[in-house]
Amino acid sequence: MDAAQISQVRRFNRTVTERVGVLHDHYLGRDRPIGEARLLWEIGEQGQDVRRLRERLGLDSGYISRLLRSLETDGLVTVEPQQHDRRVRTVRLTNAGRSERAMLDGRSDELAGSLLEPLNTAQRARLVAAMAEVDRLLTAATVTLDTVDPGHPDAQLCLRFYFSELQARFDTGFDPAQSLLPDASELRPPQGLFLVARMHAEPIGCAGLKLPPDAPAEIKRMWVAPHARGLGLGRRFLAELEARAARHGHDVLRLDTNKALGAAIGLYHSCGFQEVPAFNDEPYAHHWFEKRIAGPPSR
Amino acid sequence: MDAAQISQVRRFNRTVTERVGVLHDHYLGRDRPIGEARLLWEIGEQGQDVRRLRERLGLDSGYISRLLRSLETDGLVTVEPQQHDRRVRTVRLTNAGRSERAMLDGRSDELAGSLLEPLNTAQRARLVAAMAEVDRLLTAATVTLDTVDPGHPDAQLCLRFYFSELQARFDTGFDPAQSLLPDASELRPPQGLFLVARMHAEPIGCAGLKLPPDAPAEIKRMWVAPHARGLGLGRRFLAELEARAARHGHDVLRLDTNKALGAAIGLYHSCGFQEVPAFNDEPYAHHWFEKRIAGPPSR
DNA sequence: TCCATTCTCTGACTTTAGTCAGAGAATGTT
DNA sequence: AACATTCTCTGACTAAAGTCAGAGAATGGA
Repeated sequence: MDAAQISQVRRFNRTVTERVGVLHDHYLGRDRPIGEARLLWEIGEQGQDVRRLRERLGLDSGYISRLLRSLETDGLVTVEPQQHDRRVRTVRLTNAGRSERAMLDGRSDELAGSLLEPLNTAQRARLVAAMAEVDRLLTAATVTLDTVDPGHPDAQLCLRFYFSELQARFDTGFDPAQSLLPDASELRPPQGLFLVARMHAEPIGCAGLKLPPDAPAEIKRMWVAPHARGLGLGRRFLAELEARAARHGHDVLRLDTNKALGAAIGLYHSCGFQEVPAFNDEPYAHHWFEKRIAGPPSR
Repeated sequence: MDAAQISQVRRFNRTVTERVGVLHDHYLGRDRPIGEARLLWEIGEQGQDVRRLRERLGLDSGYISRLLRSLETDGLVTVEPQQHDRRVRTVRLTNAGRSERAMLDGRSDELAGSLLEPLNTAQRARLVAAMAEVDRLLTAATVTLDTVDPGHPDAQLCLRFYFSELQARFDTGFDPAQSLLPDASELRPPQGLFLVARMHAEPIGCAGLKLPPDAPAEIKRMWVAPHARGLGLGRRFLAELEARAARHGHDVLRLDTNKALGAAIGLYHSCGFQEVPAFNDEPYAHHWFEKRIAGPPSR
């Protein structure tokens, strides 16, 4: 990796942990330990199951329990068994807890303000823009692509969003019964595979790949959640699927798409796909693309 | 302050403390407490006085003393009285300490690498550029402008750099004896004032202001250290001097400059200075500027 | 020379942030 | 009904991080 890049990243880390990190603890930990403050924050307005809090904060169950006890004796939260499964307990903010959380919220604003405050208008605008960029890219870097069974709940969730988005965006609406939908078994080894993209363990996108023995590999059902767009995830899916197809001995990758999906069409072009004549009878397709890809590694 | 800006800054803070902060502690605190690791780092290759370490890290003297004792028994540092003042003690790394520090250095590189690693080439370049921008602007926000006596060591240091830079950049070189140099007393109340810009307590720039009773206020000896350029410091000096001049009842601010100082000339133009005929006989000046400024606050 | 100040250190604390091993209740599985 | 599993909690620890009050040595200034 480029040494100049590394050293710039290190300078950034240093500046930011000094300026932001220290202030963060100073502002947030003013009248209660930051552990408690973070927990109070993470509970949120609607309440949370203890189990989820533990996952999110990555803390020991004994430790969390003790923190909750302390918030409870301060009258900031109530802890009650969940209705459906009485082993799980749900934490909710009391009114006092809500106002304490609002105060933390205000502190966070203060902290943000204190970073901007010494700068002039032009500098503020540039700082905020650069922060947005750093934020986006660091977030993008935490996205994982995992191979899952198409029947997995996360896969099913993505597919439901995918279909409802097609329904909303196609001029004609979208009726799965009309479309050439691959059977789930076609996107499951050995006939294919299915990827789910996750950010902080939440599913945020999916893509399927058909790997027929005597025909080109084919991409199906690629979707990225609206709030995760602009992170280069589409491009990453394409690169990953291309590599997987090549590894399975395919040298052509293809896909079809609808004219309403302009951003996707642009993406295919910029990733080296060529438009070709229709290679199937998909009624919802207006464009068909193909790309020659490298064969499997030759050793 | 703009609410959208505040919330972007908050998102940034959150992402960065999660991604960078947590990794930072994880990488650095791998085999010794982060307090010790930070201290080891801060001692540096040349060693440091205990007093400075305390300032830099903002820790209690008892606590630092205990940390040093622990590093000392591990054979990583030696602590000895300073030559000139035997109350002060100086900490130096042993060879073992040096190699431990080098390992921390390697870890910092690893951490930086792990942030870039999941990204493609284009994304890396964008992330690094955005980080550089954030770094620069957050750093700029920590710069203070302090009024000092022109005889103060920090002022003198800046002036030496200033003169040697003029010597290097003017076609003709620069000989102070030829120039209309204000006497130090002219840049000291009540006849004037002298500002030093400091970053982390290090002087990084200066500017003088003459306030003659019956003539326009005049800016002299404005200089910014090369490594601190691009932080908007020149603009900040001008704004500050303008405010000070106005506060002392002046309504015109002027200055002269040499044609070799192109960036400065651009700055004067963009800050509302107008070029005017020569108002003095400064042999090194090619351009003279003037700006009408607001009088003192009228209440 | 005396006295105030500066600097570092030690001893005696506290708080925070955890870890680990089990207990006990509820639930799911056979 | 028996058994394994899941979930939260308590008790008993530990390590890190820090605070506070002075003691003692060195220095600077009157």
